[in-house]
Amino acid sequence: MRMAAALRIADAQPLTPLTTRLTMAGLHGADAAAVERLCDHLRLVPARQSLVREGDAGETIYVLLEGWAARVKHFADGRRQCTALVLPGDVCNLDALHVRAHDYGVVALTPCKVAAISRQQLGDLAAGSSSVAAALAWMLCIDNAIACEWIACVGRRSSRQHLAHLFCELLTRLAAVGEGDMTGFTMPLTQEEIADAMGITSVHVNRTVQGLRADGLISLDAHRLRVLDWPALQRVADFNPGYLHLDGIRPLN
Amino acid sequence: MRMAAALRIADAQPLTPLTTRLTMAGLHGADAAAVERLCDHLRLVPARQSLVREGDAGETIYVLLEGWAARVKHFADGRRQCTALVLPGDVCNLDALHVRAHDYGVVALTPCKVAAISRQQLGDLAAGSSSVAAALAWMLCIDNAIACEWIACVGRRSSRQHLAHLFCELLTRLAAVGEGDMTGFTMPLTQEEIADAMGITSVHVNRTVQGLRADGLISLDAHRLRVLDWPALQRVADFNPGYLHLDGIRPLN
DNA sequence: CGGATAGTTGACTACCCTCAAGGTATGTGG
DNA sequence: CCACATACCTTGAGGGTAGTCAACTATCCG
Repeated sequence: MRMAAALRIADAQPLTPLTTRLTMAGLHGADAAAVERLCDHLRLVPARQSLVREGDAGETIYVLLEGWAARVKHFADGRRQCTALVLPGDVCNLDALHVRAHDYGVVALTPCKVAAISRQQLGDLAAGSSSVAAALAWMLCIDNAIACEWIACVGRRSSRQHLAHLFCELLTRLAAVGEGDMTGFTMPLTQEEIADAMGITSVHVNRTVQGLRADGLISLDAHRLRVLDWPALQRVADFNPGYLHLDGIRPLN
Repeated sequence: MRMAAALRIADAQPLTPLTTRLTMAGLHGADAAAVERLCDHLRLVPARQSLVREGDAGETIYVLLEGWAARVKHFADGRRQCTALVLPGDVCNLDALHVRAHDYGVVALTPCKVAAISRQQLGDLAAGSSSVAAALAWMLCIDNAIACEWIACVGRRSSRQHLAHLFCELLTRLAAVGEGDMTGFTMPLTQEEIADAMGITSVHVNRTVQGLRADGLISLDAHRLRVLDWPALQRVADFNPGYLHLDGIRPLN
């Protein structure tokens, strides 16, 4: 397993997905620049490596710039549940600012490029700028909204509806940060990882994928998900993108 | 159905559950007093009345002082999923500060006493005081942590484990704000409401309750839940209270 | 006392799990 | 280039948890 590598900012691609999210969060000019300036310490994280361990009280906050990660909870019997998928532009562990110990782990699902931000520095920035504080709170709200939608998915949707909903969510979130378009996206997750996210078994994920395939809604091959009938997929999933709050932060007045 | 009534602050009980939460959130003295001063407009809300409707973009933020409420999502086919139980001291719709439209509704499950706060005033207060902003962000983190634990409950725990976990969570949260002790609490939820929270049917809740009863873990009668064997209940539930972050907000330095 | 709401029980069904085996793709070393 | 290992996907058979439908009971309140 390769070790995580530190990079200088000069090696970095532009922070585009992060910039997109900051703009949605209402940050422009000096405030946005101040946040991006904190992202000068980049790390490459190999797949399967964990960024945050359950019970940790880290001094570092990670912003995902490239790749996919997941927030995961482990059980005594070895099973696990993914509680969130972290996509480019998302913050992996924003609650480290306010909470003494994480109740989840964060694992890289693919090789990832992350910006490692000092908790202290980000906290100071938020304390000094109410727009930055509001932007971070907005991101917390979205994490929470997605988590609540997932509760509804696991609780009340059939596996078919749930899987369709997951694909709809991923397509929409990825398109919002410029990764993939409405025809599909690169799908790095194994069926086992999808199963961890959906709270079902990988065997059942497989059968469910095949159901969607058979009905001509999607194709899924070679880590590429193609949406063949977007309206029908949304209909099956009962997908309403409102909870993603893509309309950006609500201004105070 | 009785109409909601406005009360003067003079009619109010002390804001004890809210004060407890504010203290945990690191607010003392002037900051805490400033928040409590915003809570001068009280409303009595009858059971079943909704405080917030899905899709609303309210100008009011409600702090629950007495009674129980729930955040709820509705489906096209009429079923519903409760995504959070709101207990005394909790804020019903804190994300109204940052988000243009709620993706959930809030319903009073019992007669409730709430403080109705102007979004503008709370936002101004948070913009002017970084401790207030941090306290609100801390509350968002806890909402999120609970939601993620619920995902794990619905996704990976059996109904028996899940129900035990729900009882453990409620006991712990209520005890933290001075409602009930470790022997039990007043349980106003119907089995149908428990079912909406757990993502199962009320028939199955009934059978599951009886399972826990038969094993001598709990008794549940006349809206009183008694925990007969707290260690065993925690063991069944695989309950670890860490996610509730009862150790309070993490200081910045 | 009567009506409504909530809780209980039974019979049957269906979705998803478990266990197991086989298939396919990719990478590695001889 | 082939043998082999590994990881992932696919398929089948059988079982268990939870859903559905329906009836009945208990409790609360006017």
